[in-house]
Amino acid sequence: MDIETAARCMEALGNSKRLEIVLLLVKAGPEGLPVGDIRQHLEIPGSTLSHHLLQLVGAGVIRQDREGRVLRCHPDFDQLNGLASMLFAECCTGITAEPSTAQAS
Amino acid sequence: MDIETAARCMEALGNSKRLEIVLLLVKAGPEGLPVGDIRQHLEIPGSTLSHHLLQLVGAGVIRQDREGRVLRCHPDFDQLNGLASMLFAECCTGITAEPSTAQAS
DNA sequence: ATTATATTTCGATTATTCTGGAATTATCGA
DNA sequence: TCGATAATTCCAGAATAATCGAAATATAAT
Repeated sequence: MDIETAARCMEALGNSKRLEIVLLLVKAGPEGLPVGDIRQHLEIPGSTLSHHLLQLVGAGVIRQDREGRVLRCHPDFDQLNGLASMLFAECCTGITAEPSTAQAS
Repeated sequence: MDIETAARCMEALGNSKRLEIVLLLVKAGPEGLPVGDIRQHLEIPGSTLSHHLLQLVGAGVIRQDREGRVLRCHPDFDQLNGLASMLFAECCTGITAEPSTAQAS
């Protein structure tokens, strides 16, 4: 994952409403939840929710499948995993002169 | 870590310049790097860099120690770890339907 | 004390995001 | 077809963020 993409994902997660949405979906598992259920949990206007969902989809953090009238939202676990592991991918690999006791992951 | 804090961290990482800074510091390890070195790597004006660093410090993603004229920046590994693991902390624990007294509209 | 270096703060400008009401589209059931 | 439900798009104002030159601060070296 390149930096631009990762930053876009982080930006998508960088709003407490949107983070709540994603955590809710992660909690729900691969089946995800319909937009309406998310709305009930968060208690925000539909237009605001749509706006946030659009950003999450655009960043690739969640996906959506239509099921009739209902739009079901799932987390994209691969993307989230990629994001999390990117933070430490090149951890402590260099640019330092001193012997470093590294710790991470 | 509460949602507000986590969102603030994500927001801090949600800008490609700032993400670059953090990845650079993670790469450098616990010793971190002076502001001047970061500046050389990123090639952005000092005032812009300061602005970004302030946000990273404010979010708790990095820390700074003054060493004479030089201000050394380190990643906060605990915070980053906490952030990464939060994403999956309650993964797939369920929430298919909340016992809603009101019937789903 | 003077000068150079490292970094920040100030201030102003431009750009982007957040928010939610109203109107709209799409789907379903009778 | 009609009416209800699910969700989006459109719009616009308010709020916030990004950018960077210039001036300021703090420390060090001479």
